[in-house]
Amino acid sequence: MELFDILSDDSVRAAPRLLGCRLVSEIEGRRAVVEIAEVEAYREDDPASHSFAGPTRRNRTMFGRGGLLYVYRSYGVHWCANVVTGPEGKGAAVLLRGGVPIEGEELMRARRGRDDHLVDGPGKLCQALGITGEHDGVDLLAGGPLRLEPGPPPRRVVVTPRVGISKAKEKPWRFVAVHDG
DNA sequence: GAGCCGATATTCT
DNA sequence: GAATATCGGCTCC
Repeated sequence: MELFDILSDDSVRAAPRLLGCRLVSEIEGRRAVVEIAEVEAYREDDPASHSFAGPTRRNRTMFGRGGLLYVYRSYGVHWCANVVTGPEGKGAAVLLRGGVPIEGEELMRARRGRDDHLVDGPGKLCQALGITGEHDGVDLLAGGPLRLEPGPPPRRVVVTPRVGISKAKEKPWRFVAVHDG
């Protein structure tokens, strides 16, 4: 199935299919690639979602069409990146929580200012790839400096409740790739 | 490794 | 004012 079709679907169905895909960053002309390994789905009918109360200046990208990148500031400190899903007008997206460095690991180390824990968290992933608020709304399928590309699907996926939220805690909408038996 | 805590922009009350 | 889709540094095991 094409990425376009996956991203046109509901975020809960799209989220696990993004595991294994590559997020390619050529921001500032320097290349870094991460294989997506941990995601969470958010939907418009979901009290934990930024889109739950309708569009605002911050979340308006979530209401765009599937394939856009929604970037927001978390706790006033970090950037977090989501892949928007579904049709235009539906406030749904998949939060990119973590991955595995594939290319440009040295660049990620430099951006992170440390040698470990390069992309094992949503804020860390953005910092390692150079993603900031200025990339909110970019099209990941348009061949620009931020792209989503197909990758090998994980052998196994673990499903758990989402982390760091206080509403709708019970929804099993976190998906983690496992590279083990 | 687990647990506490400060930083701090945006939204909502 | 309060809460928040987090992180890193610190303490104490």
